[in-house]
Amino acid sequence: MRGTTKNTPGRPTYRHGDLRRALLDAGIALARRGGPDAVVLREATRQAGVVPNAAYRHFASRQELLQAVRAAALSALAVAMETELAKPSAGKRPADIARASLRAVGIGYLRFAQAEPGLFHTAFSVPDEVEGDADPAKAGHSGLNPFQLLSAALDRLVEAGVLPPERRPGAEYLAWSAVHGLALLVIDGPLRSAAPAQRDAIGQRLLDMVEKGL
Amino acid sequence: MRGTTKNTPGRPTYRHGDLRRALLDAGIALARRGGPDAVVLREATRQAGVVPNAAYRHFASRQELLQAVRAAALSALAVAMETELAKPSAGKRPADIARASLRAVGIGYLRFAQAEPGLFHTAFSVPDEVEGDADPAKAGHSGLNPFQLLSAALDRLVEAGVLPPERRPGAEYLAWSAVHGLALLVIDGPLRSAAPAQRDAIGQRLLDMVEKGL
DNA sequence: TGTACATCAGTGAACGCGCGTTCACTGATGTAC
DNA sequence: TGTACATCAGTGAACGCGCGTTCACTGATGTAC
Repeated sequence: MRGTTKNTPGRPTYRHGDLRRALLDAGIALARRGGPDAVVLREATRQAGVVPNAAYRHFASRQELLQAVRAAALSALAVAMETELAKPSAGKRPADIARASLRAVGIGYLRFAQAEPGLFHTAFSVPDEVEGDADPAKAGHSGLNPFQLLSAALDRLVEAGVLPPERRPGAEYLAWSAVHGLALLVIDGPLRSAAPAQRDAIGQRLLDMVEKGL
Repeated sequence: MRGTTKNTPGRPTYRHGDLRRALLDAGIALARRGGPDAVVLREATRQAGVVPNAAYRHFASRQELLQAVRAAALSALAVAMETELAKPSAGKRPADIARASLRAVGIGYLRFAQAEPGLFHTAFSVPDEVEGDADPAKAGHSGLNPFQLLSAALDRLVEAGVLPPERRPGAEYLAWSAVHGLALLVIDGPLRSAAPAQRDAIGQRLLDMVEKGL
């Protein structure tokens, strides 16, 4: 929104102002309802009030737009996890705090999946090769991405003496598997029709299982 | 293959013989490489050597063909699980046998996901409302579907006194979550590029976690 | 402060593609007599 | 065993759709003088 001249109706300037942002926002909206396949380049330009090929000034292809949407989804997931982490935990002993961190990470993950199934699917649609990267577009406020948040929680568990160091390597994948699987059963699978209270209960039981079984 | 008369080249009779079967087989082949979205009606008819609309004699819509493919995928998964169940287990004590059953179910599930990722995705693409049904098209040789095989293994665990009865309800979803999540991490996710041996190792650790944590 | 000009964001039109699905048809098959 | 006939599996042609992407363009903007 800069100068004002005679222009296309509904748009303050001849130029859009921030079409890239508008296309990305439209892409995110499409992903929210509909998942990755719903991120359709032409539809994004329609929502931005622009001709289809205008998108190519900002994204080299549909795939590139989808990648940007996906990065935003990962970032939103990281924020959801951080939100749970920020809640004060009950116990004050280091072991309790560490345990609470791991649970918070899991709860944040599950909450996000249920609240935003379309974004959740999008986040895991075209997977990363490397999870250790630090692309800020995929990170939460802390600068850590979801995988790194989980890793940090597990590290804290070791430091607090709850998790034996020899079990630490690869533990990410065990915890992640359990929570990721439940997320999918809840949003796509047989638990789709379960009541929210029942979902929460089974989520807590799953986290008990992880805590005990790790 | 019944009578022989002058006919379309490459086809023994004017009628196809068993076009429904041929379309289903083509659909399964498409699903194997490519997952559910690759089950394209026109492509299936091409593979069957038939004009596109001929499919409508046997399936009311593309969706119905996909459902049939999905049922076949679930059945194949059940068979894979049964194959692991049939292997003789080491210990002879009832508790060991019961534990081995649960592991076999999990191993079968993970093996199938890795061996047939396309079918695995297809099996869970348009989820069932009811898992308790007994549609033989979705079942293995025993007549049980994957969910029922898991339930039976958990029942055996209770009977053998390994799992306290009060923890039995809902245990399916805990075990399933863990194994399902790992299956996806392995075929789509960060463990995609892990060596087979590493995958097996993490699968075993995951099953340890489930056994201990249930 | 005023003018000439290069830039490049968005336009307009068009492309080829493959899809699912509908229609009226034809001719081999199996059945009734 | 032979003939007339109804069935219905597969044909041929066509539809409308929406997609991603390419092309040559135009005109508002910011910059250099």
